[in-house]
Amino acid sequence: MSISKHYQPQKIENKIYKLWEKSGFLKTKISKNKKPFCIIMPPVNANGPLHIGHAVFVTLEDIMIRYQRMRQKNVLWLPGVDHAGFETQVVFEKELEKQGKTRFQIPPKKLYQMIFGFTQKNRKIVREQFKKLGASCDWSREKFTLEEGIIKIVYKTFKKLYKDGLVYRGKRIINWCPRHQTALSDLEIKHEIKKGKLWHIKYYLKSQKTNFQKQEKGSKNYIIVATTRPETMLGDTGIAVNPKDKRYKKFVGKTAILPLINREIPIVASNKVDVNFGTGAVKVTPACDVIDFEIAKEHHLKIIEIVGKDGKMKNVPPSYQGLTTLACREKIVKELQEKGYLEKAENYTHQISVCYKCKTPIEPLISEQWFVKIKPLAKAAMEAVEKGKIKFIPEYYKKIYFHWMKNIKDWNISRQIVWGIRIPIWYGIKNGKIKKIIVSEKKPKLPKGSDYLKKETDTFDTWFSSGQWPFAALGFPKNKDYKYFYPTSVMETGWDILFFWVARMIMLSLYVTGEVPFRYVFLHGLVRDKDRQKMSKSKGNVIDPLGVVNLYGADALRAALVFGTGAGKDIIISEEKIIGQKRFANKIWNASRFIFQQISSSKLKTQNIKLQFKIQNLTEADKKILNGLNEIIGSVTKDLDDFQFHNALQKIYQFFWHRFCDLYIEKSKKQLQEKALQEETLKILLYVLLQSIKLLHPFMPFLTEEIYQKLPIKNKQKCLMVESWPSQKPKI
RNA sequence: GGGCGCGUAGCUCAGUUGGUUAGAGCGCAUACUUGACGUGUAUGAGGUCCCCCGUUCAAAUCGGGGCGCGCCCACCA
Repeated sequence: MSISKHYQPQKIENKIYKLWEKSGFLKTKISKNKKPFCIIMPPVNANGPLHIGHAVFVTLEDIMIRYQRMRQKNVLWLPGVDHAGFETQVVFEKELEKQGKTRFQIPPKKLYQMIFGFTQKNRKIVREQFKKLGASCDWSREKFTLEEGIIKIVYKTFKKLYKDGLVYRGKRIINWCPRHQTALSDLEIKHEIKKGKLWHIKYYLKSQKTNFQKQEKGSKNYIIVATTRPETMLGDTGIAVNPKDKRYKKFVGKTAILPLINREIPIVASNKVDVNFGTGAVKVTPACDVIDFEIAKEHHLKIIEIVGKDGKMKNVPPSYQGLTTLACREKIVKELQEKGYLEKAENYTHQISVCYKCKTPIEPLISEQWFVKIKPLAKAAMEAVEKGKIKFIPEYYKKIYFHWMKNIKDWNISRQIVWGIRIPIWYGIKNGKIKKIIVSEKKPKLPKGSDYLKKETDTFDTWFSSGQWPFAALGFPKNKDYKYFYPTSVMETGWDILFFWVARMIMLSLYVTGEVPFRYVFLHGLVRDKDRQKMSKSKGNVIDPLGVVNLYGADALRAALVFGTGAGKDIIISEEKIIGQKRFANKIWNASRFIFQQISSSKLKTQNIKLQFKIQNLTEADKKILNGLNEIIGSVTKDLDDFQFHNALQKIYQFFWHRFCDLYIEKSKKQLQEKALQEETLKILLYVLLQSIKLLHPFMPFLTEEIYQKLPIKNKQKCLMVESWPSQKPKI
């Protein structure tokens, strides 16, 4: 048995993965005698190559899966691929841009097919990359969010929501990205601090000048409003002040004249107005602002849509028509100034909403969209967590979850993009107006009283379908997998999608199945470099997981990602840290090599060593290492049960390197010289090695499997992967 | 404006119900080492556990206050 002096993962890892595939152990067979343990893999966005974040979740989930598999549970780790609607379309649009095209030039059907091809190509690549990381998932069960079966389930859910009155079509102010030309949910917008101006504009009163001045001596015949977006004044249909504001009491009920275009607008009172901000008087532009929209509803003000979906002015006098909002702003400010309407312009720093993808300022627009009435779903989702049916790791995320759930608002689930699941709606149209709404996947019969049917072209927010992933992927409601594995055991994902995904899964799964989707939510942090910087292509500090695997091996990468990183904390990774773990792998390799060499040069030379030894024959050193081993078997097992992966790995590292190698192996060199002790010592070396690689297997599966395959012991399983987890024995 | 988290060795972090001389990895210093491994071994330096007050026989750990840092949510025009 000659093995190389240094551990060379490149020579081993691919071979070992093939061994696992061939063994058939990756395929889950339901067995009623075992307890189920199931993780649904967060479906990967099929829109680009693997990044370090994927390596994190593959590592953590594979640790849990391998551990539970060795605990002899019936494990299922179900991989999936997400069409990732908007995200993927954005990536694809960038590709198109490179070719000098935009998506608006391509017919929707064609575009859909092009993106479909794009994702399927990526999907294959991702699968091979996950294998390189050692993911021991069941590839035969891999699911895609645009599969027929999945779409069917999503449609069923939508239908149920519609029937229960929990989904509705509404005309509302929504977040509109003028660049991507789609609505976005509240979660898909970010806030940016921007330096701007607060313009103070005089709105003169219409009221009979003379009379008014007689009544209120010395008072002005205009009201000053403050705004950061003067161009929206073209859509003003009112002015609002706080009813408690003494300064303006006399103005309420009067009429003002909109500067430049001389529209008459009423002055109304609303407690939505903050007395202390600006001048305390607000211009009301219902079509461009959420509060204004609400004030308009309260007071039945007119709504004039002045910004189009392309971000340009519409329904305005010809001189402004078609200008971008910014160009229009300049023009308006100039004219106000020239005509003396502009009181002043203050420098003002404020937050604006931007598209989370392209950072284009969001245009709040009035639009017809589909919303989920979310409060009832949120209520049930909070109760489930309150009752402990779902536990968060780390626990404090529970508080964040509750805080968000309590303040949740209706969820806009319609997107004006082609890449996604079409909302299964048909409209019966009469005289150009919607007469009837029919929920149906296929074209229904023309309803009575309608002239023709119109198909809804909007697609679902991608999170609407991925929010149903746990039960959809398992084949709700009839599939055996669903019946056996649902509710699943653990949902492991990044905290950054707690609201986007985890919360929605809990709400939708409870609503559809009546059960929680998973028992535990394990949240990992963001990967950062050694200077705590976020990894990004533009910063040039990205660590390419596959490059690392090629250089140092998947085991080293996996161990480095776990070492010193608690749940929920950001993961700091550097090449040095990975090299450190590569050294550990080498240490394990060489310890094994030493033991194998000792065996082949001893009289014990066989492939079938029985690992039994008599306690009375043991030396103090033997007992010490065996007791030490026992101790860490206990504590590592507990750590793994408690999701303390970093602690578990650190303990094994410490034990193997410093107690086993530095102390016991050194001692064994002397013991091996003594004939009476030789056989027992060899057995103990082998035994501790075997138990150690079992403990290490979830973390470093390739290396440990390779050593296991070489172990000259009796009663071996086909793979270490399915060996039984060590149990703690009484102290000797 | 509301909420969450963090502050322990030069760096990155453990420290699970309060309990000896506070730990790990990397880094650093010195020495050793041609038989598993220099990707190694041994020894060592390095800490007011952010500060103050309190609870306690006992506080890095629990409570209150302060300072500093990071993050999330939110319709101040």
